Amino acid sequence: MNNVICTVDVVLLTIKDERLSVALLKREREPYRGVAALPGGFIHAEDNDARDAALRVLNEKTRIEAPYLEQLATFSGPARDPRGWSISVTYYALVSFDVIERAGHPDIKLANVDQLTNLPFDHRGIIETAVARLRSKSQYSSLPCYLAGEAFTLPHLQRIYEALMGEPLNKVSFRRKIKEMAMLEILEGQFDSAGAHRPAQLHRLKPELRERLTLLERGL
Amino acid sequence: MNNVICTVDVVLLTIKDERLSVALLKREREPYRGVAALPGGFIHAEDNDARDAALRVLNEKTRIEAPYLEQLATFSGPARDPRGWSISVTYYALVSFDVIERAGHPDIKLANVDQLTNLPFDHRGIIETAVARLRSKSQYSSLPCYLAGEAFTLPHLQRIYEALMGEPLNKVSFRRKIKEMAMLEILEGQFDSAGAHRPAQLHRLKPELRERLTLLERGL
DNA sequence: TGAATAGTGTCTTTTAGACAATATGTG
DNA sequence: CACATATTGTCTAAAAGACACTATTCA
Repeated sequence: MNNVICTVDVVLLTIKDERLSVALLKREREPYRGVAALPGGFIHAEDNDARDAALRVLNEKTRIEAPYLEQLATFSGPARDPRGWSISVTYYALVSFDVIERAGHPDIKLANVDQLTNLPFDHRGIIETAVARLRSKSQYSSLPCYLAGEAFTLPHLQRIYEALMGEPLNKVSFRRKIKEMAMLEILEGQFDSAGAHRPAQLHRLKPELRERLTLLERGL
Repeated sequence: MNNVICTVDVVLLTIKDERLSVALLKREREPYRGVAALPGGFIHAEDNDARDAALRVLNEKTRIEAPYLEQLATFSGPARDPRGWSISVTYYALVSFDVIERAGHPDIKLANVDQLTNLPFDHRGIIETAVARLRSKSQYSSLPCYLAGEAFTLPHLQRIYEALMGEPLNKVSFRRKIKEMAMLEILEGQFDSAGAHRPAQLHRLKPELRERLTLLERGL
């Protein structure tokens, strides 16, 4: 078939106020002009592949560069886009909240993924797929680290895991598992001194794992 | 961009002689006419979505109907197909060996996935991705059951899991886990009586789980 | 009856979780 | 010092694995 509409959409996720949230942007064009939707756009002949298109589109619309980005799934069919038979290769990206703040784009809205209002196209289903994938992978991988920013404490990371899993985790077990994954390194002498209590050690992802997940034999 | 070549490819996997194997077909058309490759084809305007296209293409080329079929990933770029910028939405299908035998198509060749020879397009990478996905999911799900056919014994299922994981499994633990997943039902009074030894009880997937995976809290 | 594999009971080892003690900041 | 949270030690409980015993068939 000729003339399939080929697009990419990006589910940009972050943790805001200990809640998993998705970035929505007001659409600048028809269809659904002015409606909040996932950042997306057409694949161009100049793109090296759909992943490059997703990175380009995300950067054009949010100014965010080089986030953790992983292919989610491809959604297709004659009815999902009013313009005709379409394919959307979707990706999900994980960033810390301050990356979104620093981008400072006025039209980005963050919506709690558990309280989504109506969305155009099949974007609601795409977001639900992304959230399910993230929550599933969080059970046995280092994936949530990409939501934590450059430097973070173990208590902070545990709150992120808990927000994703939806339940409190045992502190001792959590730390045993993080140690087992061997994905973090201590930022010697750097602590997070916020509050009238003992400061927490700052950590970061080992640089060689910036783009690669670490997996657990058994989940958290 | 207009004129993206939109195709589907199917990685049809089975267990032959306790080895994971992929079905390859001789291509009937250019490019790579006569070369063994994954069954694939163009998406048609009449298809309801890419999944329907994959089921249609698989049935047209192998006469196999309604296998377990799951989206794998989408491969894209200007160079993977000599005809131009292309997208392939890929799926993997799992069937028992006798489903392939019964289809009786003369041009299907089964190749051990650990000893792949040269393949056209990026089919080698697609197969490797499918195998990695299957092996990963086998650690904590009922996925391998779809390789076992209609009725099977627990020792047979264990050999399938072992072929996928590449290591022997503890019999007691394996059975505990299968029981925990609660995905099988006993075929009362039906046994596999092959060999000079105690016959093994036949089981089948619970009918309501024909298309849905069961997951384990902790892996095998 | 002996060989071969199926299926189960039980003890040991490993892993996860509960609980609490110690550590180190601020006001 | 009182208080709050970080970090660690240790005991208990749960899960996984090793091993062996019983079951059932055919030759």
